[in-house]
Formats: sequence, structure tokens, C-alpha cells
Amino acid sequence: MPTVPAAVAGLRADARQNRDRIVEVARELFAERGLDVPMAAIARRAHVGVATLYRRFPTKESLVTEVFADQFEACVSVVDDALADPDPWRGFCTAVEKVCTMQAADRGFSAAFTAAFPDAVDIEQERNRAIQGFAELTRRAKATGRLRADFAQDDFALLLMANGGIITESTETAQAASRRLVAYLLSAFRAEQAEPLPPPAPLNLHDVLNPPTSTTRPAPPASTRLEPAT
Amino acid sequence: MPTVPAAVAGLRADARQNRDRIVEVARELFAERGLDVPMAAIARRAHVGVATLYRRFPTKESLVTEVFADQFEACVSVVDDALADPDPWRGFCTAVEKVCTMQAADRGFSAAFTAAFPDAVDIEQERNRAIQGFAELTRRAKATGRLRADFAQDDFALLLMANGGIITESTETAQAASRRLVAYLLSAFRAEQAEPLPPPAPLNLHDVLNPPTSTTRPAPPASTRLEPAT
DNA sequence: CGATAAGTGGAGAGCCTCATCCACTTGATC
DNA sequence: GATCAAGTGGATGAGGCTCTCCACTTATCG
Repeated sequence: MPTVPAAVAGLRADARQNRDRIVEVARELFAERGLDVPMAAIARRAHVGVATLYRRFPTKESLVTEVFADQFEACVSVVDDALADPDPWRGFCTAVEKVCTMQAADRGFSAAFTAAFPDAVDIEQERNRAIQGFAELTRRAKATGRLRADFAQDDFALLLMANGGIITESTETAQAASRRLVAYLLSAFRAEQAEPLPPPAPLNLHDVLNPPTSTTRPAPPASTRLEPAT
Repeated sequence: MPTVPAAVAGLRADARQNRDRIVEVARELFAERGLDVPMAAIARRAHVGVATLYRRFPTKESLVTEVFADQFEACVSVVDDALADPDPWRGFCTAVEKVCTMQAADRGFSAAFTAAFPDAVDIEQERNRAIQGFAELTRRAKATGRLRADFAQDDFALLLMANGGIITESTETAQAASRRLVAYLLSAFRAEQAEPLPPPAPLNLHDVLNPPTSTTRPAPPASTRLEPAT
């Protein structure tokens, strides 16, 4: 078993350096400015030509996938850690806080997490693992009586989307805002003040995280021709 | 005083019809698909050429401004209504609910509300009126003791941004989700369970609603040249 | 060191956007 | 109904994006 991730296995030394630099730079730029940052900008900052970029990552989506792969892994670990906590409610809270902090720290995170990634099988799996882990966490937290009984599984999707709306120029501000929002929401999730809630919202975590479209939202192809024309 | 809004005053009959149709169609499309919808699509669906569109609205921003003008007005009325309510806390809640519902019903709403609108003076005023009205509402609601004392003025910005993150394919889903999110948050805003909160978040309503950039987020012009090049 | 395959950069194709131009059509007026 | 300014639509710039092509450079290995 090679310690190198197989994709960089047979690469020439300089090529590998370049590849690493590209991923590093892409991570920075996606975090700072979101997934909209042009490939040319990434190439420039990595001091390579666009051709080099496209040689390693045939499509922008593949680059995004690569860049966010370990972020997804980190998410899964967060949920695993939470499941290991003897106090399920505390585990629930810290898991939510950690994931939301990650989301707030990285502008591209939400978009990448929400994207379809039709070709990234492993990401798909990670995602499902995280979702199932969180379902279990929810079940246990409810069992302790600390999490309100009418908390819906899909309220987690609600939380992710809401937290994804907290995007500001500076990462610091975004994180502070996210912290406060999450504090408010966790307080609302506690069983103590279980005021009746409106209908559980027909959201579905799988649906939210697996929209029918592709990564950079190319918009439904039919949308180009809106009208039968004059 | 003409009943016509002055912009359509001296227009020929057919031109006025076209203008009205454009605004109507633009409202629909912005609501359905957000501000990103191309001008050509609007023109096509309104059965006019792009030239006609640009004759009436020299820039896309001006069209957006026109389309959302009465939405802004509606917001102001909501706040005014809330201020008229003898029960400030109830006023606070209904105001929040109504505005968030409007936001969820219209995909373009958040973007338009958040946009800079450097040329739309009246919108600027409406916005400030709404903000001040809401500040007063907050003050009164706190005075009754129902709204938690550590609720920050800027938490309203938090709420708007979070609710803005609730965007789905169908408007119905978005509204249901928004309803539930708002219910959670309002429950957290109640004074009863005033758990200590993290720092008040350095958000500012004015800043959030008046970012330094323009409408359709043209991105900082310097961002094109990221690096001094090789 | 010299051969060679692997790696490279920049030009540019193709598509999309906002916005403009101008030859043609049409509603309002006498 | 004739006149003509007001109104119109489609072609077209200008500029952004993703992604491709190909002549040139360079690391690696005998």
C-alpha cells in the first residue's frame, strides 16, 4: 500500500509538486471566494498554466471533488466523535457546532457539500455515512429527553441551509455570526421549551444534499429556451 | 397628480403595454429563478426584443430596482403594521414571520434586498425606514420582557441571512422550511430560556444590506488579477 | 551525456452574459 | 389616410467563463 493517494503515484517529481500546489491554492481560493473562482485564477496563483491544471483535473468538478474530499472526511469524523460521546445531547451539540463552524470557515464548503458530484462515488458514500451517523445521534439525543421529540431528521438540512446563508466578506465575521445562529438554534432544539412547531417541512437531507443538477449549478438545460419563441 | 408612476407617463400606448409586460414577466422570473436570469430570457418571455427591454431599463440593475420597489414598500408596511400592534412581542413575531415568508417566496428577494442599488435613492430610504422601524419594534418588545434582553439589533441581519439560505426548487418547500426555521428562531428569541449566548456577532444590519459592491455581485475588480503573474 | 516520454504554457475555440446600433414598423395626430 | 416621431427587433460588440490544442521544455534513465 503506497502512502501516496494513487492519483499522484506515477507522477514525475516536478509534476507532483505542481499538482500539490494546485490543490493547496485551490483550497485557499475556494475557501476565500467560493466555488465561482475561475480556473485561470487558480492556475495563475499556483504559477502554472491552465493546461497543467486541466491535465491533472480534466474538469473543474474533479478539482472541487479532490479539494473537498478531506473536508468530507472531517465531517464524518466529527459525527463519529459525537457518537462516541457518552452524553448524546452534548455529542449532538458539539457535532452541530463543529460542522457549522467548518461551513462558515469555508465559502466553498456549502456549495461543494450540496453539489451532486455525479462521478465522485466515495464522496457519495462519505455523505451517506455522515447522514446515517447523524440520524443515530438524533435518535439517542431524543432518547435522553434533552432533544425535543418533534425535532425532525430533516431539520438538520434546515440548519445546514440556514447556516450556509451566513456568508460575509471576512471569515471571522461569518464564524462569529454562525456561532450565534447555532447557539440560538440549539437552544430552540432543547426539549425544555417545546412550543408546538409548524409542519415538519418537506425537506429531505438526501434531497438537499443530492440535487438533480451538477456541481457548479449549470442550470436546467431547458431553461435556455424559456418560451417557444415568437 | 397622475395615477401613472411618471416613468410610464408620456409613453405611447403599445410601449406602455410592453413595459408593463416586461415588469410582470421579470417579476415572475426573478421570483422563480433568482436575479441570475438573463435579460434575453425576460425579453423572450415578454415577447419583445432585447432592445425594447434596454430602452425602458438602461441597465439590468434598473429593472431589478423597478421590479422590487413595491416589495420593499410591502416590507415597510409590515413593520408599520407591527408597530401599530398593541402587543409589541406579537408585532415583533408577525413582522419577522411576514418578512421571512416574502423572502422565501421570492428567489430574487434576498439578492435584491441585499444589493447595493447605488442609484436607487428611494429604495435606500425605504430600507433605512424599515431598519429604524424594526429597531423601535425590538426596543418595545424587549421592554415587555418577552424578547430576551441580549437580543442584538443585528441579530435581525442574522435571521435574514439564515432565512435567505433556505432556498429550494419549489417555492412551497422553501416557504414550509422557512416557517419552521422562523418558528425555531422565534422560540429561541423568547426571554424565558435566556441561556447565555456567544458574542453578539459583529454583524451590522446596514453593512449587511449595503455591501460595498454592486447588484449582481460583479466581484471586486482587483480579483481578476490575483497574482503579479509569473 | 543523450534519448525520449512526460510535462508544460499560452493562444484560442465555443458558449454565455450584458449592453448597443440601426434599418425597419407602427401608433397618434391633423 | 398621410405624416413622422416614437417604438421596435435582431445582429453584433466586448468581455467573462470552461476547456482544448500543439509546439516547446525538462526530468529521468541507460
